[in-house]
Amino acid sequence: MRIHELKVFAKLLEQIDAISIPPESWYLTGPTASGKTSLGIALARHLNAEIVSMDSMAIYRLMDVGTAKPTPEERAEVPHHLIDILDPSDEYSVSDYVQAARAVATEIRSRGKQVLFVGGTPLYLKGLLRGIFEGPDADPVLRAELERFADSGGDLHGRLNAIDPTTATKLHPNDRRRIIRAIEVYESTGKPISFYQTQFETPAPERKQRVFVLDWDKEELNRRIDRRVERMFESGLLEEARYLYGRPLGKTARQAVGYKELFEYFSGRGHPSLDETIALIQTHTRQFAKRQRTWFRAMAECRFVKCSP
RNA sequence: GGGGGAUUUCCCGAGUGGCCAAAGGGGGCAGACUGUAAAUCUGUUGUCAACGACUUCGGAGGUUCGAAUCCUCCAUCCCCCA
Repeated sequence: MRIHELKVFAKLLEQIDAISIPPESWYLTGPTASGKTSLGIALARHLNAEIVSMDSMAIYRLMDVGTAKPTPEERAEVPHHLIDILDPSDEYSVSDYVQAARAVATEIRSRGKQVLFVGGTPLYLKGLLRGIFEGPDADPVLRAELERFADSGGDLHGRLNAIDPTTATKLHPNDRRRIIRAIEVYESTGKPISFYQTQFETPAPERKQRVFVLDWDKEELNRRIDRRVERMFESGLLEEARYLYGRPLGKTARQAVGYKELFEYFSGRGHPSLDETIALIQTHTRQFAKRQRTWFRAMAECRFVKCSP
């Protein structure tokens, strides 16, 4: 471990030692490039835990460099779960993830080990902590129809308002995706989505969780992000993305930062240079980190652990 | 040496006499988010004692009731002819 990692690790241990009854699950999260992976391994060893990845992209095979996936060596040190279980062409959802993660967690505990979730997908984190509503799967036919309706100038928001005014009030008229999902749930169950979506209102109790968020100063994190993107290129991101380019990709995998910009670059549209593409990836990564922070700030379960170089 | 074009708010870029603190996009900042989530959506982005005032459109002058928009000179850049 590097010096700054040791410092953070010491802070984590301090907090952990103060806990008399261990929680059901441990969580280590933080924005991209905050150092979750290596710290997670150290933490898992200390806790006698196995790691369950909480990362919407590392779950895909063939996407290694761009997702900063733990290396085979790291995975040999501590068992990792929910990495490399999908093909990039597979579709997936939060609810699929939460189900899978709970199953693995139960299995790990049954072997007498602790469970440590490590990853930076905030929606997955929240789903794990507070639960996901039981609802219908995506209905591609209905969605396509609603998309067409909206494209041709139809008032989707008004349509939702007629069947589920509560949700319509909460959603911005431009928030097409969520409006469509709300209509979809209503169409298939006859009840408004607001009837089902109540899980997120209550934070998970302390005995169930302990969530550590690696918290870097923004400027410092941005520097780490920039460096990390450069290193990804040194480690073969370009080649990895080229291999994936043109292969069937699901809608989740195709939008991963680092890949989508390179796909655009390969396609020749807009004729960006490679350097411009790299800079764009850095910018998009920083923006992603910003959104992650917004989630963490809003989740009461999060305990921030200050990090500094 | 001669001719033409450019210079706009953090960036790109619209604007050619009042409706302009100045479209649009990018970036920044903030927020939302439960079946695509590394996605998607929203608000905001000159200053201030702020329903009003002040400063801004390369610089300096000028014309006009009024200028980013017109004129003069200067600076820088680009293109064409030599």
